[in-house]
Amino acid sequence: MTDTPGYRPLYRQVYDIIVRKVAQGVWRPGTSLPSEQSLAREMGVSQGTMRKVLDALTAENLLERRQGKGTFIAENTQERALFRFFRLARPGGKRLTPERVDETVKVRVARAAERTKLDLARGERVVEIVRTRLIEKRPAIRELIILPAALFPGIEKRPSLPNSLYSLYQSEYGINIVAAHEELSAQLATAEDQQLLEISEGDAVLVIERLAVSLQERKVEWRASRVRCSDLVYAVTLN
Amino acid sequence: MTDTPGYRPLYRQVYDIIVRKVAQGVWRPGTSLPSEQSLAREMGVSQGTMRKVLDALTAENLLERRQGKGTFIAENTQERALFRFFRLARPGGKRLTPERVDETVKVRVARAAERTKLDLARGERVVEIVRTRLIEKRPAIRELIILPAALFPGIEKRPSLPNSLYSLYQSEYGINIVAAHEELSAQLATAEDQQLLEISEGDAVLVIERLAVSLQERKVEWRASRVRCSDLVYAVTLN
DNA sequence: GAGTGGTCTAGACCACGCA
DNA sequence: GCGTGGTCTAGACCACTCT
Repeated sequence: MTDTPGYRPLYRQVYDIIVRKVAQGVWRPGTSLPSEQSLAREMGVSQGTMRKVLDALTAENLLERRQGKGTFIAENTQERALFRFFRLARPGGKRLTPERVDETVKVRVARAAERTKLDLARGERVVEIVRTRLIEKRPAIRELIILPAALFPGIEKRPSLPNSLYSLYQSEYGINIVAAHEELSAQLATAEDQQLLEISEGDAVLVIERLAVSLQERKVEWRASRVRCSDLVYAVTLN
Repeated sequence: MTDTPGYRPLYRQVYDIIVRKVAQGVWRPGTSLPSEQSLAREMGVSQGTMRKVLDALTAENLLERRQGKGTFIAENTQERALFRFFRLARPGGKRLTPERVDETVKVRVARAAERTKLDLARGERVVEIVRTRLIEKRPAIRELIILPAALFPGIEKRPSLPNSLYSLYQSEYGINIVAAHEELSAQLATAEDQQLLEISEGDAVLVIERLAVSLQERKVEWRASRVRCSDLVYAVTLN
């Protein structure tokens, strides 16, 4: 029951068509779209309306437009994807990038909590990824990542995973992450935190739980990160 | 040296004029603007261009448009301002609202760190506000707030402060907060935290440092909040 | 110079709120 | 029924990129 509008503006319909084409992989990331003019003709709308659509999609990071060149499906390059969702920085603002150090990947049946988070049915399988990440050569983040196995066939057989998983999701599995809901809290470091993040007893860690949502509005990844925050902060700007 | 564009689109010029009028208080929050048509005539641009400007300002939360009624300068009502920048929630998503319980306000000379954060000169004075806030009747947040005294004359003499300070800044001092940069980290609760937030030794607290920026792009408020996070999280959505 | 997106215009008609 | 914002159109010209 999605709030029957009773009236659906043209530009909304065209918008949905384009989103669907990208979601279904008809248009691949990095490739260019036809020009504003030809798209407009093709879909039977005016150039002004088509422009409104393309501008909206650009604002939502799904497209990129470059004057004189064309309109392109946004690509989650390593750097881009990292900076888009990775919020850790030095106090004062300097952005940082993590390096992956080791990981274990396995497939197993989803637990109750995971089924709830990811809208899975009883008995469905998930991929579990556990990894530690370094920032400037020091252990900084312990991550537990849960994915619905059905969406990522064979991912556990890959020899290694890239630092930014979201570019992998996009290029290999056709899944575009467009939003992430994060919940942060503070906890006392556990014994395991102390060992793996090389911190002391009595230190606190920042715990970040993330639910990532795809273009098709499906809950695609659940992630819990435990962060050493001796000289790291989570930086965000609210508008 | 702001990146001389050498070319300044019409809509950008009009945009700046309107921002300036709001910033200078020519148009007051809550009041309505002239219609699109008359504004366009007044400024000598087409209605389409004026619409582009008004839509952009609406997207930035400076204006509100209501079909059939008109265009209004956005007002930081108590609720609005709270939900815009207050990110604490129950795990799982339920938004919460805090209540103020007590506060002390004094004016003093700025310390070095404060001068840096707020771009103040040596010897300038600041307002220091210390308060505790409750969530569902339990102490949840300890806040230290620093303001440049020059921007908030007489604020220390007010009998009490509202729960949402930003609506006060706007209505009484003509200062519109449009963005907040936040940096989060986790710390072990201090003895004072334990007492005032009613938590135990060895608990961790979430520390949120915020720098709030006004429409005139001036750094207007620096705030450090210490949050009991036994059943609270900081919730944010990244796009 | 040809092709792309970016800006700007002028005007028509639709949906909404209110008196 | 009038005035407001919301949608849609058709067309002109400007700025950027590449060849």
